[in-house]
Amino acid sequence: MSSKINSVKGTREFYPEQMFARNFIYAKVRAASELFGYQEYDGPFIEPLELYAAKSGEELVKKQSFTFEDRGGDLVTLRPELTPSLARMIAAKQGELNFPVRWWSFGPFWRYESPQRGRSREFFQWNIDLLGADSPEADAELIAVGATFLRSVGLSPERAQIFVNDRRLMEAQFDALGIAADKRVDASNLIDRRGKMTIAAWDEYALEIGLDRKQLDGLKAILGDFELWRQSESLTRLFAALAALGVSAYVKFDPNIVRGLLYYTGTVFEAFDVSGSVKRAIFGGGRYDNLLSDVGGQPLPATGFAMGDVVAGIILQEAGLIPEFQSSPAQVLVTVFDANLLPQSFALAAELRSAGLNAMVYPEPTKLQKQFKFADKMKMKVALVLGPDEAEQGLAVVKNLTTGEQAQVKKDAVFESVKEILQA
RNA sequence: GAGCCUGUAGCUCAAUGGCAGAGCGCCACACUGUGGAUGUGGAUGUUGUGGGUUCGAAACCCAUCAGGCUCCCCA
Repeated sequence: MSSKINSVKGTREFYPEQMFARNFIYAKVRAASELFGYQEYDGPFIEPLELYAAKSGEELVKKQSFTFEDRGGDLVTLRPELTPSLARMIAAKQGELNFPVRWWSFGPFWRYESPQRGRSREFFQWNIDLLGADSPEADAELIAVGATFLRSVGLSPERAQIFVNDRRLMEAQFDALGIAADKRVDASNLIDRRGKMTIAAWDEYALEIGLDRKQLDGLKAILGDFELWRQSESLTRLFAALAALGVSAYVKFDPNIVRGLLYYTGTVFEAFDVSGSVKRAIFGGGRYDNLLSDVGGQPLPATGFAMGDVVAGIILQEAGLIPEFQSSPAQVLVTVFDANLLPQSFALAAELRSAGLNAMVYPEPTKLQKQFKFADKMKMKVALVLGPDEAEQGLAVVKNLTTGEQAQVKKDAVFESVKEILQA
């Protein structure tokens, strides 16, 4: 008896049905990206730890990444995100790239977190970025790509919304309230947690981090002011561009969106499922104009977002938006009558394949009943039977499994006959 | 990293200290050249794992693993 070895905690196994769902998301991601002219790229799956330590809190990197020592004694980590790799790749070819650069990627990432609904330790993420443009219209384009994805998978604006804010606008508001520079990070955290705390607890927390009563009241007024964007020229242009791009229905200004990341410098946005059971962001991103120079490149404005496949997958599943899984790539089963006729069935299958048809042949002689049952469970459309009678006359039985009709046809007409059924 | 909940047949779940069950699925037969529907029969099993308490544990206790919810975090 061998002992059972579990998969690593937080990893996922993609059985064909889950693989189909993953590839469905991948295909939609590709379509939305390419519709706007973005090119696919990828970086290494393992990176030196320093790549992340440079711009993230070291504590965080050590705690939430899969880091290990390689045989040469260097600390390497399974990539927890793509942006630092992107920044390095861009910086390395900054002189020869044709800006603005529009790149997208869909690949695996790892974070050492406690797994729960919508969050695993191994996940796939769509990253899409536009580098070399600092206009609000560039931000609008990224938001439009996100909205296009939502629309393409069938998530309506009633179901999914993208909430937008601008850090510069919030900074201006903090200035007006006289919130000191060293309290800005705490204030951002405060805003981020607003939905998670009771009103009283939130007030208390606000006073705790050093806001006075007047600043708290002022902050509340700002967070309740959904017309605040009109004070921002950049957001005004952004919303005008979104209207021109035809995605206004998906986008709303929300002063409560700040995002945890330190590196955002302007526009920030997050998409949520507003009617389902998952409260996590579908995707999120924003403008990060300082990142390139932070990693040693020439200053370069950039904007982008990322979407994990776990939350998106749950939402699509819940909304019934993942197409029906086709259990077999082949819609045709060539049955095997008996051991003597097996070579003829194999040969028939081979002929159909060389004609370009996906065809499966039963791998051993067994009762036809069993073979038909197999074809039925695999949801196949056509079964072929080559028995002694047919073999003698150079025929094959073509059976339409949907209607139950069947006919004997000449072997060289099988392909056409099958095709007819599949196209019906 | 912290707290709470859950783990029983392939799946969904019963059984609350006293013979481990149901539905669905599976297999066989009715049907020796044909799937779905129906009927009849059959097998579902280390009750996550390891220990303990008890005459007796799926149930109670401890540990551990996995999943979920919440906090933390979300580069």
